[in-house]
Amino acid sequence: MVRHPLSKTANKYLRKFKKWPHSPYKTSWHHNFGEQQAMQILKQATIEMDSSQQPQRHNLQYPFLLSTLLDSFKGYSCDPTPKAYYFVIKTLTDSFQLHDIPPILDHLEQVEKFETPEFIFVYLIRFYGNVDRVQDAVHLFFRIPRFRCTPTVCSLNLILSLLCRKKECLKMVPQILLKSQHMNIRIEESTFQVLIKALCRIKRVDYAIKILNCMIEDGYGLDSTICSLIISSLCEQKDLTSVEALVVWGEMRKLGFCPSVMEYTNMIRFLVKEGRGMDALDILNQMKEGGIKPDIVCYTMVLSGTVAEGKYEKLDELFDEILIFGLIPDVYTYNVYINGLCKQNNVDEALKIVAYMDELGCKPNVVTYNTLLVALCLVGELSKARGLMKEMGLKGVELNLHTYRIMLDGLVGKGEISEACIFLEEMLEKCFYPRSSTFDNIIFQLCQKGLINEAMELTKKTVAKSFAPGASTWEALLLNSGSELRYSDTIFSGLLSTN
DNA sequence: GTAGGGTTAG
Repeated sequence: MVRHPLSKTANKYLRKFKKWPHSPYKTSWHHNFGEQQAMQILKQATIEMDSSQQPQRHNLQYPFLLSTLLDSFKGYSCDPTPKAYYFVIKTLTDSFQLHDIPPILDHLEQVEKFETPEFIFVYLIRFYGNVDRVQDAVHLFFRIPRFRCTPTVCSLNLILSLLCRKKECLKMVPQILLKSQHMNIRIEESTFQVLIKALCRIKRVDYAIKILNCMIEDGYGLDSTICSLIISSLCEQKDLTSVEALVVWGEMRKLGFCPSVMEYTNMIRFLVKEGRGMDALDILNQMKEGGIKPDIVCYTMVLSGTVAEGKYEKLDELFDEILIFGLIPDVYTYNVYINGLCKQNNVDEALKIVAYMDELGCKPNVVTYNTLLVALCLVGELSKARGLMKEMGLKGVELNLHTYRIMLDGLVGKGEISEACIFLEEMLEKCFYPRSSTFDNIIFQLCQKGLINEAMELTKKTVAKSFAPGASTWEALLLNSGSELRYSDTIFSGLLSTN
């Protein structure tokens, strides 16, 4: 930047070489006054333009606002200021007169001599990005030096975040990074942050991790916000496996990353979902070692992970630990523990826990009962299951679709076909449909017993409820219908009319 | 000081 050699207060936009010396009356005060007046005229012109007066083209070569700008400053013998250009550009973007922007930029580049402040480009690039004109944004970014402006990491970060917003623009990122080197822009930690954030947002955690590795290789410190972002994105996606996630986690930890409750929780949830209960347990232990007391939610997730992996000794150990640490198990925790007991065929113990829950003021819910019903039906304890269903009703626990399906499967599984049929009708009344395989099974069993008419009737009833039985039902009916094929004809037409 | 995250079922 060229400064007036004699005065620090000299206006930085003055041309260095003037043809004429300043008039003794033209002081800096006059100058500022002139600039202010010129701006006033420009602003006034904009207001008039807004109030639907057709812009008059003073000079056909230039857009109205540009010629107004030039004329008004000329009228006060001042050079146009960057502020004036910014004002014009902002006015044009606000009113979406995008076609007038290029000539203004051309003029700014070719005629003006001042060092254009970067914020003008930052503004325009952001605007182009917001109106989906990424290509214009990129061109302007590359063009910045031609405006006698040295772009900084601000412009770079901005253009990168715009490009990362869209998948199809991602491929331009390396080119921009390369070019920014030639433009002498020094990449900063913030640049990596921009890239990583953008990549996480578009769910490309794999790329985000690569960038993180580049950062580390370049000697940048590990930023906890970035790590946290990567971990949470990692846990939300499906492309990277839990093993890969654990590698990233391990590397971050090696580099000194101290996860917070949120990261631990995210990791535990992700690992449990991926069926890696023991790894989740490992994270829980890391949490404790890191001085963070896991809460009941973390424990509950890990408990369910141990049940899923069948590590029942760990289940008991952890449940004890919860109590030792003074945490209070809630219905979620008990449900997981009860499920664990049921999986070990220890339904009696599970039933005891349910009674115990009541004593502790923790009400069993529909999940608790469904878990128990599954276990009872599995071992054929249908009467106990029926009793439990009654208990649900008495305790005001509402039966849901799963409750009915579990019971129906229990009845069918035990060959209690006539009770199953009655139960199914009850279900249909409430618009609870059985699993298609269960229905097929019922029809198959009815047909096997020679109860073809009953099978037909049941099918008709279900079809009437807009429930479409599976192929096996039709097959069973057709194979067994013999001379009564006409019945199935009516069923078919019933099905067709309901669809 | 906060919330939210967690359970069953094929």
